[in-house]
Amino acid sequence: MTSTPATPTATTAAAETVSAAFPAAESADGTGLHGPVTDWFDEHARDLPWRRPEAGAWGVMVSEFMLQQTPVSRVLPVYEQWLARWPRPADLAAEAPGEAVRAWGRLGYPRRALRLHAAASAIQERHGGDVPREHAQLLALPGVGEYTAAAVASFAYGQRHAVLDTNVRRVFARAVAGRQYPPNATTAAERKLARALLPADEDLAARWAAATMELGALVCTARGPECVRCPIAAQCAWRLAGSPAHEGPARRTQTYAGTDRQVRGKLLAVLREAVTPVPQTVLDAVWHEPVQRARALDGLVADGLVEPLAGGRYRLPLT
DNA sequence: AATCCGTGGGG
DNA sequence: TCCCCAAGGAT
Repeated sequence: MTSTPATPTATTAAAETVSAAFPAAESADGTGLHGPVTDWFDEHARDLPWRRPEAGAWGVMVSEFMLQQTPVSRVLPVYEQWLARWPRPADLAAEAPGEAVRAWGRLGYPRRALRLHAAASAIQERHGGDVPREHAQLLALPGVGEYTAAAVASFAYGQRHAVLDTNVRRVFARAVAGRQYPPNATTAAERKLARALLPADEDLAARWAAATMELGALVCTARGPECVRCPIAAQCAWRLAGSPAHEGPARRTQTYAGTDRQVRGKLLAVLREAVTPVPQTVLDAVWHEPVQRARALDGLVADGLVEPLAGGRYRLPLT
């Protein structure tokens, strides 16, 4: 399973793809990117709790769920509380799902809390309480998609996987494709490129994955990239092309005010704070428009985030 | 493939 | 102020 630098097929495929996208690449790793990026990472990586050895695979998995669309700064305190309360998957699986939703706090997208609880239960039932090591088994868990499966396998278990998140996609778009931003949806070409750029050595591949993510998060940011601090600025295709502005249609701006999501958020905020079941009349006060309010509440119930009780009362789910 | 799903901080 | 967007996943 482990590739070596001498493996002909992998190396050849990588070289072809890379040379097609980046003709000037001639150094040992095919691109000249590995050394500068991993060296930069060694010096500048943040000391995040889920990167410490004691975090374990469960800590890595919890962090990955929380970091799906939520910034590090907001995840940090909730992560610490979560791991202190539920240090193993079995601990979370033994709780009511509503407690996971409550502990999720204001991280947003609370369905992630429900899925993390469901993942903990699945880990308990299918894997004896240990976070599985295999990508396919990780991918089968609730709330674990292509990215999270690769991230856990790579960061927790040191395996060789292409970890393609929004940061890595942006770094590759700029450094290799010469564009300011990656495509809206992840393309086959991006996956192919990510695989081609992945170092053959397993340990180096895992460090490369973390390093490219960190570079995108700290230096090669979406808005104001700090190219003066970038270890690969001299090789960056986008920069060499004169940093051309993004072509094509503007990214779809996600509206929030007045949407069902906002109403769901207001309803759930009330239920999170409540110790006892909440009467319908209290929920009615959070939004003026009755049709949308009812639709939002129905949606929360359908998602399993809210449990309806007799007498028009509601609470976070016990089962 | 396009939409839906929260929340808050920074420019 | 308003707008962008932040370690995605499911349908």
